[in-house]
Amino acid sequence: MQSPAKRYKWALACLKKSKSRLTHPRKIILCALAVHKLPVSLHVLGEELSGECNLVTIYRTMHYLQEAGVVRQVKLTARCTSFVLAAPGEHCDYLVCDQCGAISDLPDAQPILELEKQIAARSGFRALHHEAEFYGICLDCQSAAR
Amino acid sequence: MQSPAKRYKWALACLKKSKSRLTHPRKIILCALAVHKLPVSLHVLGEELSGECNLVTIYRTMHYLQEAGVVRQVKLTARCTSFVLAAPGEHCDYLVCDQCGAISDLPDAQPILELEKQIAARSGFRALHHEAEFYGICLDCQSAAR
DNA sequence: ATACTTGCAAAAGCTTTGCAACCTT
DNA sequence: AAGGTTGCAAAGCTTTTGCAAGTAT
Repeated sequence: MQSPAKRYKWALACLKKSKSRLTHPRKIILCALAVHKLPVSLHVLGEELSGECNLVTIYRTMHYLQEAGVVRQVKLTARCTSFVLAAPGEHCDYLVCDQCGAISDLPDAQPILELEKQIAARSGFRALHHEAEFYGICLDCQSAAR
Repeated sequence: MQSPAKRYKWALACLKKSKSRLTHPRKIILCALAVHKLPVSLHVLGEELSGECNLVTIYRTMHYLQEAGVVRQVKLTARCTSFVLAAPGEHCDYLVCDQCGAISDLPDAQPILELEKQIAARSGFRALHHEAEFYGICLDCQSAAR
């Protein structure tokens, strides 16, 4: 599940399963999400799709897609919510620069998945999922500071 | 670092070091935070301290305390920001019920700390810190659903 | 034809800012 | 006395809601 095309296809199939209508706004939103492998904020998404689709529609659609399990919400900063496609086998943990806000994904966060299993077993919680962000000052910002 | 009294003492000492004035609002805010071991939302804090201190002051003070390293921001839900005292040796990872919102802390999230070290080494990021939340349906909500 | 979706306008929340008055040092 | 702090009012953002018009099935 790597190329934007495959991701888009997966999202569309997901949407069809949930008996929802395939409207233009939904298609272009899924398309935009398929292109971005890292979380996109609603603000940025709104700008990218401006003219094509109303911001209100984006908000409503994101809620809907989240319920349907097509996207995952990511809370990178306090001021804005971001979303990523919840395509199977993709990373869910991120490394964020405190200074410039650059996001990168974490290649190997396997330990967190194992921890998740342990927590599920111990706590009795069902439908366990998680969100983990690591923050710091990236190399670029470090050299810029000198 | 367990009892509210010790936590409060630590926070006060921390504040003195940062050359800031010890005003009434600051003291009662630190006191409230010392009592809550788990993250408190600004909304709840505002209600608890209503009459004692203005909401605007709480917002400003929290920013200030965060800069000073006295508190840590926690993004449990998209709509509201919460804060906890950043007292040394305390947990930073939480287990949250998707349904009722109950928060509990995670007794053993050691693997995440180790992962953090690895990430620091590999990425070259400085001042690494993290935030991890695990979500699911708690036992109470599971039985309530039946 | 039906009922789900959208867009617009407006409302509702949460957070920040300006400024005069106040209080700690 | 000096300058950091606070409270009030108001502004700024982000997110949600109501409702009529539009559209996929």
